[in-house]
Amino acid sequence: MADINISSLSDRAAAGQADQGSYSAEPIWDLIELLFFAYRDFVSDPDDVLAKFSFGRAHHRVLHFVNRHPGMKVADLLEVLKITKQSLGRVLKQLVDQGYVVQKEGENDRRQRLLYVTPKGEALAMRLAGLQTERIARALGQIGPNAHESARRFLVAMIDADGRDDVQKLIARADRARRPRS
Amino acid sequence: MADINISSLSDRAAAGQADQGSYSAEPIWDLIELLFFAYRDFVSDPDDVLAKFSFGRAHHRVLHFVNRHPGMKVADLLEVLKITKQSLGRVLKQLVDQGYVVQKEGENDRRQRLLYVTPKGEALAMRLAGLQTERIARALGQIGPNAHESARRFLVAMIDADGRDDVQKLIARADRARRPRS
DNA sequence: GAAATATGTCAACATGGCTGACATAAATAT
DNA sequence: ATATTTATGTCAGCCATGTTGACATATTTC
Repeated sequence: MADINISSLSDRAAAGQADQGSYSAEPIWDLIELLFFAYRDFVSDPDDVLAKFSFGRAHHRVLHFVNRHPGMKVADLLEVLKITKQSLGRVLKQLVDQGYVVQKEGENDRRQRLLYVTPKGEALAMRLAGLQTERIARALGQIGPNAHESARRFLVAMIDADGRDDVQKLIARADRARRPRS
Repeated sequence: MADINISSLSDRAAAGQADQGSYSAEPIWDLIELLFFAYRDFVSDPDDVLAKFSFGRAHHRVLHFVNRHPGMKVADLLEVLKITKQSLGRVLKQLVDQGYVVQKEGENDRRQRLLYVTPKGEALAMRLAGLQTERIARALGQIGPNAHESARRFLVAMIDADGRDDVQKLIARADRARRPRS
């Protein structure tokens, strides 16, 4: 970042906000770039930990959703991640072989391999979620009182209209799936 | 998404919000997952267009920042993208060879290769930014009046504290760099 | 003139996407 | 009861994009 002069950001941001509703001639540069930078940093904390386990982001995603969704079907995971079964197979196999995830035969349908985290898997998943939670909590803490709710609404609205309901159901369902206590 | 029952999301979200400030025992699941889904969809529109040009996300990022930052140094781009010069070199070469980006010798320092988009490059960059802007504008439109500002503040706060100022300066500077008119 | 800097390039490797083809077991339909 | 569909797994290979390490060249700075 070389010869960069400071200038007031807020007035430009305000102008951008005014733009946005009326005519969309000008791209919403600030949010486009902030999404890039925010997401980059958001995934960087887990990445560092995962590297010590010789795991990557792909493992993280699988571990995360299996942890959140005990008993998830392989097919569900494929749909959530929107990747092919071959791509999933590669990382899932490693997670199973190394004892982070187990697969159990479905009771109703014995073709299914329902996915569960082991205690070891849960520990790692929770550690990674903890890192991301720290970042989010720090961010929310720097903003007003209903920061969580407004961030949530923005992110939900950014999701494809088709998938939006499914995602919200997924989140709601997972909240009940974990936490049988309390 | 198979056998998923609906349940009220809002009460869980509210509970999550209450958690967050006081004790951070429980991960902020909803925002963790929403960031994943929102970002996934956010980059998917450009991806589709880029595929027609045989370009990928890496090209998009380079094109985006060069478009936003006419005259950017290669070193600056490396710092922004946080990738190695070899990775950058590969995609940059393609963009230059195919006439989307040009490199000009620095006037003060003739070792530098300052980066500029061609008209062709600008057209593509703006088209991609337009897609992302549509999504953002749609999202902001579904929320309250100061949605833009609160989204901006959330995303800024999510960035690493060290890089935060640089990012904001980068955005502010770019806003002035493009738009010499008006 | 020597050293540092900005950039480029070659080679090799890792990760995690992808397609296509094929295999197996279990459920479902005819 | 057999045929088909479904859920999952697996082999083989390709592609995009990240990495490291080594080295080359031009230019600026000390």
